[in-house]
Amino acid sequence: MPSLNILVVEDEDAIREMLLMILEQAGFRSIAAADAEDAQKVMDEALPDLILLDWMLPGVSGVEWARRLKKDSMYRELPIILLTARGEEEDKVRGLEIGADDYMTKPFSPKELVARIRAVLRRTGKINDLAQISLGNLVLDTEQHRFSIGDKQLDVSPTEFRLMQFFMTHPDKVFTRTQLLDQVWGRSVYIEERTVDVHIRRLRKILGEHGREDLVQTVRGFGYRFSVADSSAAPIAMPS
Amino acid sequence: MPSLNILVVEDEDAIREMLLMILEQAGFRSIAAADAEDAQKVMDEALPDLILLDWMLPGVSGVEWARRLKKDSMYRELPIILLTARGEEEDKVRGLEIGADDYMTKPFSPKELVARIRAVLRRTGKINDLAQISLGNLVLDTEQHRFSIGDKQLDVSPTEFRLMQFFMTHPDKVFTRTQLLDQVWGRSVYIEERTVDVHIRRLRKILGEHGREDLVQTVRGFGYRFSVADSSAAPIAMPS
DNA sequence: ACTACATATTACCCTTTTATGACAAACAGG
DNA sequence: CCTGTTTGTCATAAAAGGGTAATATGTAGT
Repeated sequence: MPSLNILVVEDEDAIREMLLMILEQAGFRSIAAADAEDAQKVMDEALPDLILLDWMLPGVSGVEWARRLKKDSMYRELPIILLTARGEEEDKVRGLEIGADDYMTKPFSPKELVARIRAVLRRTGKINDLAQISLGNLVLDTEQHRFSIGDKQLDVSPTEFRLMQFFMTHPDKVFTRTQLLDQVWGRSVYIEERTVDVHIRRLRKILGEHGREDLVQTVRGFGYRFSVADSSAAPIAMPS
Repeated sequence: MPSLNILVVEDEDAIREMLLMILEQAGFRSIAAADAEDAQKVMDEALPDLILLDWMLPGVSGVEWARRLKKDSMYRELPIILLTARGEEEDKVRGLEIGADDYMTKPFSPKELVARIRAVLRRTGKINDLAQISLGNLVLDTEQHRFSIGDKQLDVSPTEFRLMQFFMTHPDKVFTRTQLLDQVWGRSVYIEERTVDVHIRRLRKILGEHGREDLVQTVRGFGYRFSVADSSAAPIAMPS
């Protein structure tokens, strides 16, 4: 896997250095910028795969810059993780439609940061741990963005594709609606829990047209489970 | 297991400090707030996994705040343990539909507090001590949310599942109906003791369909016991 | 056997949870 | 700008679950 490039935009030197170190440790390449202007310059040279952006920046604030990027078709797709200090109205980060893909509250653990970065990259398709995931006769090709059952191609929307991708990489496990929203839609978006139901239904409908309505199961009171296993079969006992 | 975060809302400094100490000792992370307003602010920054809430607070009372939280879909799921002083109309705490998950009467032992917290966290699924519990040929998988005997999957309702989970983690021990209500339903809900009988019956019926009606045993005058061991065998004498 | 009490079982009804269909705003490409 | 998709939300329908009370059955002590 080619190393991914992360742009760090943070004015405080100490924190920026630390971030760079963490990223390097985790196997990412990284570039740094101290403010939005700087960052813009860097971006013109080489497009990063993800931006770690401080919420408060001298001059143009991080949020403002992020908003601009999201309006620019060139950069629309660039995932952004906002860094906020504790107490900096974090709710606004969630609430306002900034367009960030995730956010982190300082201070945070390196481990958590890296995990979130990976999650975002995965969600946005920059990381394909596996170009192709197959499960039973299901094949999901993340590179071609194609999903098929047996030899039949299914026509799924982007969201459905991501949902499917998440399910196929996490089979046989129950997820609450909130978990699914966090994992598939990303944190930092406010979406009704019930909306998950609707998407599940859409997915089921498509799967149902190919006789696999059974794949997505409702677990009443909890959420949903994806499983290719025969639902009448028992879970495999794990060696303790 | 990632450390869980507990929010302590208590106006008396001494008690608050003590609580924080106890929690730290027990391996939890914790944040403190002196009143509801404070607490709300803290919550906006970082969602705790559980709230320890004093019943009497200056300004907005603890109960009032709890009620509000339970109406907010964002916080609905947050488990709350109420702290009440002895004599503070404890029955009302139970009676009113506050939505708390448990309550404790001051003064209490640190040990009990921690136990309660663990119990609530377990009940609300924040703690997963064991993804899978097996006992004999019974397998209960909390991750998949599946329960099976041998290789047959059983279809159990949420409450039945929780009851089963409790039984399987506490086998060979008699519990009164009240104990079962406290542990499986949670304290602070008041439900007729006899209701337990009904649920026991429902469980037995399901188990019976798979030839294991013997698993749940009635102990006349006390309550119920769950045991995979042959009930005709003598108990093993324990060295004192 | 009779009484008093404990447990089992059933049926009912209300509440909560999930499924579904329709709609409108946002979006993507011409 | 249109035009067909995508996607989030809401209203409503459908289903499942769970608590209670009434009734039946069982047990122990006398």
